[in-house]
Amino acid sequence: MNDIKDFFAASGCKMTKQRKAILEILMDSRTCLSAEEIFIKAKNINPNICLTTVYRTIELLASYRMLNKIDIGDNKYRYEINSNTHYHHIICMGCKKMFKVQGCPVPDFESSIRAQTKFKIIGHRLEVYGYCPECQGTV
Amino acid sequence: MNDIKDFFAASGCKMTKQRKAILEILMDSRTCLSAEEIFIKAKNINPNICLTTVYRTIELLASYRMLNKIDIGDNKYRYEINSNTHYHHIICMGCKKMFKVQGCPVPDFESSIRAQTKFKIIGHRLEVYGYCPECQGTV
DNA sequence: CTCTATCTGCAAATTGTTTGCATTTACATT
DNA sequence: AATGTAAATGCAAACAATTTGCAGATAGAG
Repeated sequence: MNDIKDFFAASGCKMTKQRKAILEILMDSRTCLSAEEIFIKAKNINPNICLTTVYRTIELLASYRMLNKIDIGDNKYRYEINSNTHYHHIICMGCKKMFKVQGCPVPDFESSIRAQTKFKIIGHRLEVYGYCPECQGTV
Repeated sequence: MNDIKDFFAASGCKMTKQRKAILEILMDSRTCLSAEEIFIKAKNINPNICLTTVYRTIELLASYRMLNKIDIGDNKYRYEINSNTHYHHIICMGCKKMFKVQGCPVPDFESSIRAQTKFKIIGHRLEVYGYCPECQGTV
């Protein structure tokens, strides 16, 4: 909660009711949320918030690297707080549930990329797909 | 070219002018293409093709695992032929150009994922972000 | 308390993608 | 080669996610 106040103070952006609500929702959520889902939750806190504000706040938070934007291939993005612990998601192709997995193999790969491309590497995105234990029988 | 005929024969789908054009375009393209870009190229071959057909053909080809669907975070997908060689992309955050990089660190990671989640792993998506040599100075 | 830049809500515009339906076409069969 | 039919196409319209323009509201510095 003080995190939230601190973030806005540090960023120089105004801490409005709407922004506070959205950031709270994202911080409290164990799963990642679509803009629509954030909007619905935010309405419980502040009934006349609008979707536009959700999108604008997402963009704001993302510009401060507070959020990760996640794509699972269904034409809409989902968002989650960019915690400092690094992890990736595994997504069930049956029921579409996502789970975090700890660890990351990418750093070991980066020197190879640098050698191949001379890029300055900033980050990466990795998602793994498969079937969760419950869906393995049914598909 | 015979690849194309063979693919349609094997799949049992009809080989129409439109589908042939789209598959040719994807096979000849060194970069991945959005639906719109495929559509524009396809018009040069068959002027009265429509976007709907492009989308439907993309979906068809993807269902036969002929295509990879790529998301670079700008609200639209891009597609490329799923060659049997496995690689990933590095994307320049400056000029948005993409390059292939050979190799993949994910298989080494899979046993850890299996241990954590009991998932049956089918595939993965990995993109690396950074700045290309030309953009490193300018940003 | 006041002032002003910043932020919000609303409605409408955009953009990417999908769907319904009448017409056309590929191609198996004669 | 001609025919019949399921499958594919084009068009227009529907959808869904996201973005934009603008007038009014608000946070927070002074």
